Amino acid sequence: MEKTERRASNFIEEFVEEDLASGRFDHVKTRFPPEPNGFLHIGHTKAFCIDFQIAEKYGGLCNLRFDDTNPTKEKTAFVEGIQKDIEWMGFHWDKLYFASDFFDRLYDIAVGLIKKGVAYVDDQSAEEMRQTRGTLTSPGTNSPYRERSVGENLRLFEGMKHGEYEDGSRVLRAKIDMASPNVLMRDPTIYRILRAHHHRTGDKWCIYPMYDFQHPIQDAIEGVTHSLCSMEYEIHRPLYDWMVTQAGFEQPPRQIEFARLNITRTVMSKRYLRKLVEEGYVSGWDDPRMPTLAAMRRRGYTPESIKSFVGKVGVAKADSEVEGALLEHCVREGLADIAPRAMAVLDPIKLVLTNWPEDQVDELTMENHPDHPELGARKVKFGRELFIEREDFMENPPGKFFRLKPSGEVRLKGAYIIRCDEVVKDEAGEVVEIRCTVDMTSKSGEEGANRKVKGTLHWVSAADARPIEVRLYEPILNEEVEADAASEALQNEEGEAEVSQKDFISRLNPDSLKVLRGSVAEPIIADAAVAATFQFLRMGYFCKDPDSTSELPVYNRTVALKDTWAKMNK
RNA sequence: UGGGGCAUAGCCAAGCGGUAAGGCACGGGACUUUGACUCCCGCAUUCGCAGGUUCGAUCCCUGCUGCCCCAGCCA
Repeated sequence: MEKTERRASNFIEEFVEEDLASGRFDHVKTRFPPEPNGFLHIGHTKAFCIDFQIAEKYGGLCNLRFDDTNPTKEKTAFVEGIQKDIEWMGFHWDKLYFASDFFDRLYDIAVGLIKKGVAYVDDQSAEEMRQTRGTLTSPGTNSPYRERSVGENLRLFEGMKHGEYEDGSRVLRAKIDMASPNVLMRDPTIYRILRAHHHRTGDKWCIYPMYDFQHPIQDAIEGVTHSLCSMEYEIHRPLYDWMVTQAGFEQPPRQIEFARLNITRTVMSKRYLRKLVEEGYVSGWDDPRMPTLAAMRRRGYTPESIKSFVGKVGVAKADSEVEGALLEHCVREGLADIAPRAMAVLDPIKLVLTNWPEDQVDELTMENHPDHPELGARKVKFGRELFIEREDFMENPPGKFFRLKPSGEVRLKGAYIIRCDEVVKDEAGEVVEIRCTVDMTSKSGEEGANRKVKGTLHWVSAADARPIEVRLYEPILNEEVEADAASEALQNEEGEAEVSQKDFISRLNPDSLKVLRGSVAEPIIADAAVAATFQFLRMGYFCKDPDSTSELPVYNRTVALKDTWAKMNK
């Protein structure tokens, strides 16, 4: 069956189909235009998934373009990081561009605007411009320099380019309408003088184009058909259209806006992310608590999971905040089939099998994945002394406790059923050892071993136990008590609501990172390569961290397993 | 008090005048040598509110309310 009609799955696709049908465009070209002033986070990821996927769906291509027009904030390290992240996500851009590659062309177009009489050099100070811009409810007033002659403007603009004036002394402005109800249309600045070293053009330029000029023109130069961006740019659209029209482009791109992604208990503003890094609240842009792709990669999230998440979130125009649980669901779903299972005990307590011969160590065969025999099996040692999870034993458990308790029986996964006979305590009354007897007839997989017990525990034998460090994560922000001004501002990129550093810092979750030192694991876990992912049976998905050494492997918990028992106890 | 947007379940989100998709979360059950996975079942008589048009309105009209964005020589 051939699919003859393409079904739009969101309003952007509807627009695209509409444009294709009407003949406004005969193909689709998109672009992802990050400023290289930080690493990409999950919010950007939604954006570029949309950019690439729309292009792909309609047989078009997507460019990667760095909008590097503000040299004070940009670095080569960020452009490299961004490219790596996009590639890791499995997308392929068509052309790779830098706005800075077009500075000459942009300059020429600005000159063209001056010649047309729709741009002028303004000598007012930033402060004067602010005052004459008017307010949201009152119109602005024209600059005294607004009616300069084309010749003078040309001369002055060239002077700006040649470094004849000080930073901030003059700007080039578009001549639009100082009384426009849309403040952005009140003669926006399109070039400023800025003596800063640019990561690509060095000191060649001392004037740099502004976003509202560069972005639309650049889109048009690249032949972008659909310029997708987030909602805050909706009010820039008239300006966008003004620019490409004034510059004389035949088939101006269509800008379409969609709502950006927010996730509960997640910092999604580059400004605050930078603060976390620069002030040492996290170890870096790839600290596994960060919402950056670098961090998610390190933590063990897969590109497939992230794409699945973005897909489930959908595309719309309404402000929204997605629950972190949806992301976690996608991460588990993506790992379930591919992560080999193995055993690690995060918080060990010693268990002695009193009827097991002192020096006997057996080798048991355990499957690496219950649903995927092709992932093979491994040998695991089993002896008289083992470790089990401290929380898997309770002396006085509540009802419905299927784990180990005095006189109770459980199965040790892949091994035997054991019965708890006694507990050994220290002076403080803490249980330090559990003594059990093995039902020798219950060996896993053997005939007659089909006796059922309610609980199955993971374990590591003392003979096999290798120390590992385990890092557990929680959301970086505290649970929101109430919607307060601070929390809202955290969700908005570069949102300038006056949130003091103190408010932000006070919202950080002190338990976002928990480091476990006494954990033990099977050799297959300890000896795995960095970035290897496992499901530690019953404990969650874990990924080996680059901080690992040969003496001490380090594992990040990517995500915990769902835990009905914990929920019941709440 | 200007302009631009947005309101459908706890969280996302379909819906495009013919009688409320789906996912997550949540609750119940089955299965289980992971309290996982998987599988069943349940979960909006109602779409921000109030009017109007219509045989019929989440959808069209009017008025209201609430939330978000805009006064950088940031992007």
